[in-house]
Amino acid sequence: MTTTTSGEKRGAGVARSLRTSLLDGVWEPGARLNEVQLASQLGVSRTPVRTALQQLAGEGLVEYKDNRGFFVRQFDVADIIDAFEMRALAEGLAARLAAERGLTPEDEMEIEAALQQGDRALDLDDVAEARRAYSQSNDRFHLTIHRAARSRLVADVIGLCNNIPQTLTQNVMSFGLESVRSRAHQHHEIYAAILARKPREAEDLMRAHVLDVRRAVARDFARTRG
Amino acid sequence: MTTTTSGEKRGAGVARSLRTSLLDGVWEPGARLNEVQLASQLGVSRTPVRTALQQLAGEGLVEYKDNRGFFVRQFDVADIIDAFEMRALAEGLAARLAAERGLTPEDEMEIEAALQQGDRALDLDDVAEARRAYSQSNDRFHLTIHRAARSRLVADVIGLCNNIPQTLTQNVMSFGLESVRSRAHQHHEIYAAILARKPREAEDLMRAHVLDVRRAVARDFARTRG
DNA sequence: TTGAACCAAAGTGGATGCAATCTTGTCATT
DNA sequence: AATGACAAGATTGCATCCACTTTGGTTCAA
Repeated sequence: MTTTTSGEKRGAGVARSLRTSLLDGVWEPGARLNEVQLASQLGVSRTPVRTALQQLAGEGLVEYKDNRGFFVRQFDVADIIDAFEMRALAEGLAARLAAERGLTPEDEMEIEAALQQGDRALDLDDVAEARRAYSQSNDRFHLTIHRAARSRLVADVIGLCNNIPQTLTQNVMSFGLESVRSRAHQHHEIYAAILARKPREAEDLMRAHVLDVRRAVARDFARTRG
Repeated sequence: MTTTTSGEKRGAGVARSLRTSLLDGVWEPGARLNEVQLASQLGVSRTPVRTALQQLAGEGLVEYKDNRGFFVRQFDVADIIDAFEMRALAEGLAARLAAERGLTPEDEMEIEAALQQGDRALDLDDVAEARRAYSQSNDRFHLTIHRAARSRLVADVIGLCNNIPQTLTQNVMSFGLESVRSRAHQHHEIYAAILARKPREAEDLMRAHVLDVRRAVARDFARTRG
């Protein structure tokens, strides 16, 4: 495990490390996660490893079986579709709540910065850099709206929906700049609806936006894996 | 802890026991949960208690603070409202998926049995017994639809939405038999839409149904607590 | 060859000991 | 009286130990 900041508990670092590996698809789906082996690899005892695995089981990334330990969760295509459907509803609700409860000045600044960053990213020549920058701006945009919704539950639900190995949903950017531009434009429209305190409109736009992403992922999935 | 069935791990029993206590409001919101004390009360060591608390933290019933342990989660009115909004969307999605993917013969029988039980319950004279029976039939109805949706994520999300102390949302039945009858009728309509494989209609009906429940709870809340 | 029974190795579940951190009450200082 | 320093007790975080279960391989009989 990489050295972490001072006051942090080991369990937290272990959880982060394992979560990253799981999302990156380091282990085969269904693989058994040996506590002793992980503990020695991470340089800690079994206790913090067990703590982390229990937490990750709650996040749906691993599964627990009685007396047999933890296994890497397997996702099929239906899981991914369902996650996008659920995420569309939850992010839509977040946008609606943000519009109802209003943005703080900090939230407004953060969203506007994210939108600017996204627009600039789309003008970059370096494709890899563009993808990285746009992805980051996308995260900033959505995370700020989640915070503005001021609902722990809604944020948790969206987190659950995002706990899907990224190897399965990446490459969205690779799929035609035009559709990415279209979705970037949707970000602006969503922000405008929230600013204007139009909850219904914000919800509808956000929901459609996430479903657009789903379509792009589905097409990419079909293209790369048949 | 009450004696549990044979092969079960202690952690599972501890988690169930603590969950029940938390949902029943045994401890004050914000109260600190002492591991040693809980362990001695339940007759186990700290280890299964910690396992259970970590699981309950994932379910949102307790909160963890570094080096200070677990605390009873505090819910405010906004949390409850949000939970119903989210649940309306998630249960709606479940109904839609059930309509899309179709019911097994077992699911059909279970739902029909639940509907019959609910109708019979509404004709009982003993109010307490009626409430118990109707509540059970209600659970059977919804749980079967969750199963029929065949989506682990959707079921998990609905579970998250239901992790709210029941002391805050009970007494729905107490609130006028007529509205309960109305919601019982909605169950029949939802089932019909699912049977007829009309996803959109099933989703809309279920969503409206849950929001009706929310309204009843809100009114009850206002009545009993001002 | 198949399969049932068995055994040893490996792995998990839970209990316990200890170090680090937090909490609480006391006491001195202002 | 209010505030801050501090020490003792309480509590958590982690490591380790033991018991029980699972796993994987071997033997032996049908």
